[in-house]
Amino acid sequence: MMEETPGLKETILTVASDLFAKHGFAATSIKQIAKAAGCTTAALYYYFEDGKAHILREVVRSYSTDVLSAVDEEGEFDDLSSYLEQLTQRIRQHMPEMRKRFNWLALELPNLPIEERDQFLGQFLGLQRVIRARLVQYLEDHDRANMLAWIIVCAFFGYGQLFQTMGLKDTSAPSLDEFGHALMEIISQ
Amino acid sequence: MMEETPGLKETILTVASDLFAKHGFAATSIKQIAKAAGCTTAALYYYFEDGKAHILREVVRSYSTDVLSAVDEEGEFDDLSSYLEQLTQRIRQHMPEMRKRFNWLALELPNLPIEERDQFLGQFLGLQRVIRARLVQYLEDHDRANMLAWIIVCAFFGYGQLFQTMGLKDTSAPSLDEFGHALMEIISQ
DNA sequence: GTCTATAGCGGGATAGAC
DNA sequence: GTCTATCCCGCTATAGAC
Repeated sequence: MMEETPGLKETILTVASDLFAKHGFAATSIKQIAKAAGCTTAALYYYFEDGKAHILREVVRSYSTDVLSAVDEEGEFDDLSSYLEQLTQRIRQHMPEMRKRFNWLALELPNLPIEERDQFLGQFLGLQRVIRARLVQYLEDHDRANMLAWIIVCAFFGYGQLFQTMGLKDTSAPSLDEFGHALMEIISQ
Repeated sequence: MMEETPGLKETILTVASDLFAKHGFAATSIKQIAKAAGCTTAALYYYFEDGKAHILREVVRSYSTDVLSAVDEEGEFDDLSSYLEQLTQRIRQHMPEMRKRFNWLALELPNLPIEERDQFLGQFLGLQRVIRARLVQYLEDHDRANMLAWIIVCAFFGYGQLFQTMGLKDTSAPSLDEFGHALMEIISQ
């Protein structure tokens, strides 16, 4: 009695999340969601009494945990460089999922209830804090560790938006690995 | 016969740009645009035969030039640091306008005709090239200059998205000035 | 050039059958 | 629990008056 086939409610949330990621919230209709979930719109209202806005809230709620915890790595590292190397790999690994979640939501954020809004934004804070806590171990300068952690978060986020979400292409563009490696190099100096 | 009061067509493009920036393209109706422009929807179709999609295209076209040229600074600099300092100031100065243009468009990019799409994305390439060209003067290592220029573009873009577009707040969060200063410091090492 | 009026469609939402 | 059937609304778009 652990992992049964997902019920209709879970299916609805999954396909809604996919559609929001692809077309944005406003451009996604509940009819589309129902069709993709293999049911009618009436069934949606059985599980989500408040309709489309209700689905939005629950999708955001489903974004609460896993991605963040995935970049937090247990264990000790020999030095700053080897931690940063691990970090780059972890971020690359989870980039597709992070991107899928964060892009379309940026536009919807103002329309979100405060609770969901804060919970979502809190994930970025959490990510920065995890990185910062590690950096402090090696730098022993709290302010500097804090700033470097923000630079890492912003740079990777910007990279994902530009090159992956927006599909920017150029012969001079670095791969995510190259980008991460270069960033970590100038930081560990 | 130079700067007359803007005609209805220009007014429409201006208010449409504002509304897209505020609510996104899909969530903005042509009725809203008409109301904000002080005319009826029928008047829109006089200037934009293809309707809403047509307005989108022309708004994107209107984004072609000025922001980019603004961060390109004439003149020579004594060293890398003083150029980077200037650059930070310029970017800070034009951040609001850049943000207003780039945020909502990220979601609409897939729906854009190829020509407008490429023109828009080309602005990021142009920005990176301007910065790269300056860096080369001081670093004399083309690959390194290229990578650093991408890091600068991505970091600032990510900062703008997180702290300004999405409204992330935190006591540990740096101001744009502090962020830019720290970034330039680790780069000029 | 800009309006009024309206057609036609797709959206969100609900009542009631099963 | 899920469906059929339907309501009402706002949206895009157009025809025709001025």
